[in-house]
Amino acid sequence: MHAFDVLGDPVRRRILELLTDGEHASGAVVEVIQAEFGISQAAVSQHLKVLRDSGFATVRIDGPRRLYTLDAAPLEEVDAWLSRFRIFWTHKLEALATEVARGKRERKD
Amino acid sequence: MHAFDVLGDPVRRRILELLTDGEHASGAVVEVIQAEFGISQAAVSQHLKVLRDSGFATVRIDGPRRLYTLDAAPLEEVDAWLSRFRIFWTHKLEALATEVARGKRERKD
DNA sequence: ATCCTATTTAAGGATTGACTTATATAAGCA
DNA sequence: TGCTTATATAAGTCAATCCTTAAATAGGAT
Repeated sequence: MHAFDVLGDPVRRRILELLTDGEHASGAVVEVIQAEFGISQAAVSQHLKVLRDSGFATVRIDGPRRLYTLDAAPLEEVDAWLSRFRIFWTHKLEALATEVARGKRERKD
Repeated sequence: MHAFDVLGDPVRRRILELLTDGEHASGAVVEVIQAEFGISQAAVSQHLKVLRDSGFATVRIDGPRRLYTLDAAPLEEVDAWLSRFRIFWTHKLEALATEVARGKRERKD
């Protein structure tokens, strides 16, 4: 599944936002998502699987719990793809500054 | 259709890339996409409709032609959403520099 | 051993998305 | 007017996605 497809789902975007706070147990994610979206625990688990399989999250086992951590690599790829468009909403000099600040990382498609 | 869903399709991403060169007639887009993806004219036209409806492109009529222009506003929204994650692949000071360069534009969800 | 908690996986149904072919619309030209 | 070109729209099919409920797996406690 392409990174953009993964981000196409609002539940998955929300989970990624949650993970910016650091490691979360599956159950903690389920609690928030159920409150906000009203879907089942199994549905949330399936979204977590998509995030794992597509590289957006890694899991650490802690007894019966699964602790999820954000892996930003696919997001960085998305950001890199976006970089070619940034010139359209940023003045050219500012865009250049942004690129410099980003350290001219490799931008692949 | 949410901006991320629009970007989920590789044909649409490619069309947006083409439009960074400036205005393109529908037919010009069709030529490139057909060569690269092997889909029908109607299919490309449907993708162009999605881009129109979701605000990624605007159309100007020129006789029998439809000239498409990129509208980067939805891409900027995507970029804004991504900004909260940028800290994960950028050193903090660089991230700050990027934000400053971006002119601290409003970042909505 | 058994039970409870935490979580994933399986199976199936409904919806949506991306394509196809066929047709419609409209401009420009003979 | 009638033909051709450029493009969009309609209708239908197929596959993928997201959900549900039910069952499986495994750790920890009684």
